[in-house]
Amino acid sequence: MATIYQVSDLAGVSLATVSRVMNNNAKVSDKTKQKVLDAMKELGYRPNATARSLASNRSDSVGLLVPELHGPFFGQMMGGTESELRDAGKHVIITTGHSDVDKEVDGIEFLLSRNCDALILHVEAVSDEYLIELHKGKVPIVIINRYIEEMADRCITLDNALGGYLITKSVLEKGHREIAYISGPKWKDDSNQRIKGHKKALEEFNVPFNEQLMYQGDFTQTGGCDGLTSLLDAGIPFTALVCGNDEMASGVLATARQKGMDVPKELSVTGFDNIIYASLLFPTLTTIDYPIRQMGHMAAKLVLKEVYDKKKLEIRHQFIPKLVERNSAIIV
Amino acid sequence: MATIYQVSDLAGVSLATVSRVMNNNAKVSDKTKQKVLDAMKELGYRPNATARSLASNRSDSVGLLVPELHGPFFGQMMGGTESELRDAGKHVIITTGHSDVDKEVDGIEFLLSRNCDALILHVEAVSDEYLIELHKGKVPIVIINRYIEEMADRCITLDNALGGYLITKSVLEKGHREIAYISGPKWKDDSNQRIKGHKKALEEFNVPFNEQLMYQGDFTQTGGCDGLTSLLDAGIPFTALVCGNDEMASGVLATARQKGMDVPKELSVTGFDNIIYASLLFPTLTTIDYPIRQMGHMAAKLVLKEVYDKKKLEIRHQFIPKLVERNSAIIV
DNA sequence: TTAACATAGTTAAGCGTTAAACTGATGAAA
DNA sequence: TTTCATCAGTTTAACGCTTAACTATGTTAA
Repeated sequence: MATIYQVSDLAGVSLATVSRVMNNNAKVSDKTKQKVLDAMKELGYRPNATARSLASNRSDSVGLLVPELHGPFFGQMMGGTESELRDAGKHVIITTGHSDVDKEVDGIEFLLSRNCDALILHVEAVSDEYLIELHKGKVPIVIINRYIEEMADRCITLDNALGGYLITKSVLEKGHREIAYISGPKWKDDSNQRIKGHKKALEEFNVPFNEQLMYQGDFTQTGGCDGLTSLLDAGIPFTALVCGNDEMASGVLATARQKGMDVPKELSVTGFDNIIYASLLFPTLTTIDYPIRQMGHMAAKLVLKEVYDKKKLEIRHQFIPKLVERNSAIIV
Repeated sequence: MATIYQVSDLAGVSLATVSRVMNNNAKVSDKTKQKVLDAMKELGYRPNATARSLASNRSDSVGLLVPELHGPFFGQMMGGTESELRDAGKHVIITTGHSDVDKEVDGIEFLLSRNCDALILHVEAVSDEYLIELHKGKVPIVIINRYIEEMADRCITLDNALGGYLITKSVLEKGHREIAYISGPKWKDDSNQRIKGHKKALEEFNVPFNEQLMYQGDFTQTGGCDGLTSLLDAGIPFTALVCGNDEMASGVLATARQKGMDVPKELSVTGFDNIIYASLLFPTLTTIDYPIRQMGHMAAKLVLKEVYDKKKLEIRHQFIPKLVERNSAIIV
């Protein structure tokens, strides 16, 4: 691989001049610049990002940590972030945390050790304190999908409580009163916020919350399957089943079909997230739209603004969920 | 951030000794080693990967290029590759190509400029020649989902032709003779291989191939919607519709439902890939299983074997597709 | 006693850039 | 004509680490 040294040699100028042409951060005459560019082309020169980063302490790349690489949700988020940053000539380094403290910390350290200019984190296991501490360091942090008071200006969140409220309210408005709920893991904040919204809606309609109609799932399809089975086995009747996310709802739909239950006639089912295939399920899923792709975009914009001086970008910190009515929930 | 220098200072040894403790690649007495480790801990030392990589010309990270970050297919592939490499203490740097020559080249150059120890590529737009040329360079390349004779030992592929054959054969065996086909883009190799298999099956059953029952889609849901509409408009009757992939098939199912067609009674539909939600569609989709996650794993293993000297790993270059019969295709 | 040889550690030269400090030439103002 | 900026380039010291070459200090065996 050609180095800047060979380029400078061929062009008959000094190292520094080549560096200046590359970064165009100082005056270089057009004639000299052309000589350098020609030499670069001739040698097929490609700057060594590692050396650059070491010398300049920038890397033109942003670290992105997500729980998982697969799944409809994070794919959208990564896609949004990546496209925004790429348009700005920045690159993204993606790694995973698997919702595990050690792995999340490990991932963050990896990104830091790679000299990322900023970090965009979707972390679930690590503590608020850890993040606040991290935030005090010199690499800017953006948190997605989690709200931390002390660094509110670096958080991009969805109003999960509102979403939880809206979906349950829509079910209540259809006349349901016996409403079961399959939640996400209790230790996840978004999961709890959704439950909070759910309870608020119940309260508003004077429906007492029944702990026995609540099943704690894990946000996966299987969790939905198990949840439905468990709730049915408990023997307490319900006409609607609100799920903490779409993946669990899809599990519920599949299991219900297996058990010969007719959704929505015998049981109304709802989801949360509006993942890409929510409209392809049968019946099509009534859910809450989670604009995760836009949030991914916004996280990137926040980085562009804070780190790369794109001052005019407008940042929106909280996103609003919207009800999407389809066919899986009907009037009782 | 603490540097190796400060660690050596605190431990009262030289730079080199610290470096040796980190990499344990030379004899250091236990006593000295402990002093160094203590000093590291005290300073919260974290090695600077950039400097390391510049000095050693290794990076302990593998570049991964995929067309898109979202979508059920690539998510699985990335997940497989990442988990395998991570278990081996290696990291993955992911970037995208968007099936566009310039972007793919740009992505590859980015990965090269980051000093990746190897590249795993799922590229579609770049030419074979380009890849062969790349392969001659000093960074090892693994190609996933594309077969190139000249670098066959670096390709991990699925027998797409066999898959195409199997799915069409299964439809033929159900008695269908008027079979429409929605293909992927003509310029994608896997797309063509699937068509090839399709034709072979037709031939075997003495069913003439009818160009008018062929629609070229783009592997997206929308492509499936448009395809069905277009084929119906053409007015040539067909009892089965074979789709080049599951996403298009899901579009077909949705459109068919909209048009009031009963799948599978009026029309049998099949997909290809067996994406995560194929079993959640209604009707559940008969398709070809594409073990993309395992292939992602295998690509990682190939890298581990070739680059990181894990000699005993067994590599499998070609994967075999399997028919998955569900409810979207029935006897005519 | 000494040569031969490990062993444990140090020194210093890179790796490919950036960027601060410097040089020399040109030209305009005093 | 001198002075002082300005401009276009150069020199050189980092950046934080690895590693080849070297030194010092035993240890062993003849």
